[in-house]
Amino acid sequence: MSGATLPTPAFSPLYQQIKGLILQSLQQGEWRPGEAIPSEMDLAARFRVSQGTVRKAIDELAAENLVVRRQGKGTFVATHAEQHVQYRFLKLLPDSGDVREEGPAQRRVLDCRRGRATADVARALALRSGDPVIQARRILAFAGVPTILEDIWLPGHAFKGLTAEHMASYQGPTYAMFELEYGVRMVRAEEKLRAVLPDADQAALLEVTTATPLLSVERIAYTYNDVPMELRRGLYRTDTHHYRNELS
Amino acid sequence: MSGATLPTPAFSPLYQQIKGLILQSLQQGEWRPGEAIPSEMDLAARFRVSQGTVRKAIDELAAENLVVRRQGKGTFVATHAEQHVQYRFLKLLPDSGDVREEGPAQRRVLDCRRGRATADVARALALRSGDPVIQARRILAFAGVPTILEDIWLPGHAFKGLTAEHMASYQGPTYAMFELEYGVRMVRAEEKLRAVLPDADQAALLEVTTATPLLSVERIAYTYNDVPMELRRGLYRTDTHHYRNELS
DNA sequence: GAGTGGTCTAGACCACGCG
DNA sequence: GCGTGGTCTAGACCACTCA
Repeated sequence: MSGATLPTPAFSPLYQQIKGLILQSLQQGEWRPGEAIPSEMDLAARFRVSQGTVRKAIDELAAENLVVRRQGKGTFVATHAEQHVQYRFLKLLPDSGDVREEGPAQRRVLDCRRGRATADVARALALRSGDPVIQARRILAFAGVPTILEDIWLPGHAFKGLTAEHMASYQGPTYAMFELEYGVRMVRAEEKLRAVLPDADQAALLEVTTATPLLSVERIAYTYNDVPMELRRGLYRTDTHHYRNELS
Repeated sequence: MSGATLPTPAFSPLYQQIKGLILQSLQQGEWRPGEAIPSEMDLAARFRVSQGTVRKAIDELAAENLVVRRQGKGTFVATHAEQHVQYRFLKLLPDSGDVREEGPAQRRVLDCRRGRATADVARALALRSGDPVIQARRILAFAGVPTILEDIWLPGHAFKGLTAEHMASYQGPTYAMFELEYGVRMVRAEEKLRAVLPDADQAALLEVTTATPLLSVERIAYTYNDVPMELRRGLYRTDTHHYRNELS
C-alpha cells in the first residue's frame, strides 16, 4: 500500500488476522476445551467481517485440529478427552488392526519426581540447564503384556504439584488430564523414531531380553505458539504391534 | 434426487462432484504431471458452475497433494519429479537435520526380476497368489554409508519391461520414473514400522552386524482410487539417521 | 421452527508472474 | 497490462440437531 521499499510488506489476509484473534481467545481460555465457541455469525459481528471470512479462519483451525465443527450444533474447542479417537498422538496399533480387541491400556506409574533439566532435556523443552522439571516413568500394557515404556519430562513451572498419584488415578489420556488440571493443551507434536536395543532395566520392565529390538520414539509435544511443553521418550515393543503412518 | 428409500440418500455437494470429474481427468491423463490444468474460470465454464465451486474442489485436491497451486501462474498436476521436496515419501533424515550436508543418495540396484506373487505380496497389492510381479532390491547410501536396503514389489501388468538398468539409470526419485515411463502416479502411501534385527544377508549389505537393530518400514503406495501399486519393504539404519514424523 | 454449520452464487478487488 | 490464483462480501438456500 504505502509503496515502502521493505523486502517483506508483511501482507496478511483478513481471515488470517481473524484466525489469530480466535487463536488468542483459545489460548487465553475464553472457551474451555469441549465447549462450543460462538457461532460464525456471532464471530462475524464481533470482528466486523463477513461470515465467509470467519468461516475461512475456522476452516484452518479445524484443519489443524484446534477446533471441531459439528453441523447443526456448532464449533467446539478440541480436547484430548472424550474425543472419538482416544490417544490422538499414539500411532501404535495391534497387528490385528482392531483396537477394540485388546481393550484399553493398563497403566502403571513407576516414578514421578521433581528434578533439574539436563542439557538435552533443557534443549528439547526450551529451558535452561538446571531449570526445574518433573520426570515420570510409566508402563502401558495391552491385554496384560507390557508394551510401552515411557519417560516423560515436563517443565516444572507449568505442572506444579504433579504427583505419581495424579498420573495413576486419572482415567483416560494423560493429555486430557493436562488440560483439566493444568490448563495445558497439547496441540501438535514431533516424533523421531529409531530402532534400538534396551538396557537391562528397560528390558526387564518390558519383559523382553536385551537382544530384542525396540522402537524408540522421542516425542516433543507443543502447546499454542509452538511452545514445547513435554518431552517423552518411549520404547515400543513391535512384536505384536506396529507404528502406523500415512503419507500423502 | 430420485427420492429413493435408501438408508443413505448419498447426498453429494456439487463441489465434490466437480472434484470427482477433475480427478477423473487427472487419472485419464488429460493433463500430464507437471503441466497446468485449466484455469478456475475455464473449469467453471466447462462444468457450468461458479468459480467458487471449482475453487473448493481444487482446494481439496491441493490439500491431498494431487495438484499444486501457484499464484499468478496456475494450478499444476503434482509430480514426484522436480518437486521442491525430493523423495516426498521418504521420512528418514540425517540426525544433523541438514539434508544438503549429505547430498543426494547413491543408489545401487542389486536385483530386478520377474516373478510370481506370494500370498502376502498378493494381499498387499490386491492381486491373486501367483500373479506376475516384478521384484527389485536396491541399496541407498548417504555419504558413502549404506543406509537403506529396499525390496520392492510391483504388479507385473502395470510395469511390463522394467529392468535393473531402467531403475539404475534414471536420475531422481523412482516414483518420478514410474510417472514418466509407465504413467503410474503414486498418490499416497501407508507405512507400518517395526524394530527388527537383520538376517545375515541384510546385515552384510548394510555393513552392520546381525545384532544391530534396524527400522523396518513396510510401505504400500497407492495410485488413484486407492489402488495399491507398490509394496516396499525397507530396512533403515538409524545410527546416523532417524525417521521423522509430525503429529497434529 | 429456530439456530447451526455447509453449499452455492455473483461480483469486486488484490497480489503475483510474466511478457 | 493481462491472466492467474487469492481474498472478501452479501445473500440465498440446504442439511442437520434439538427442543
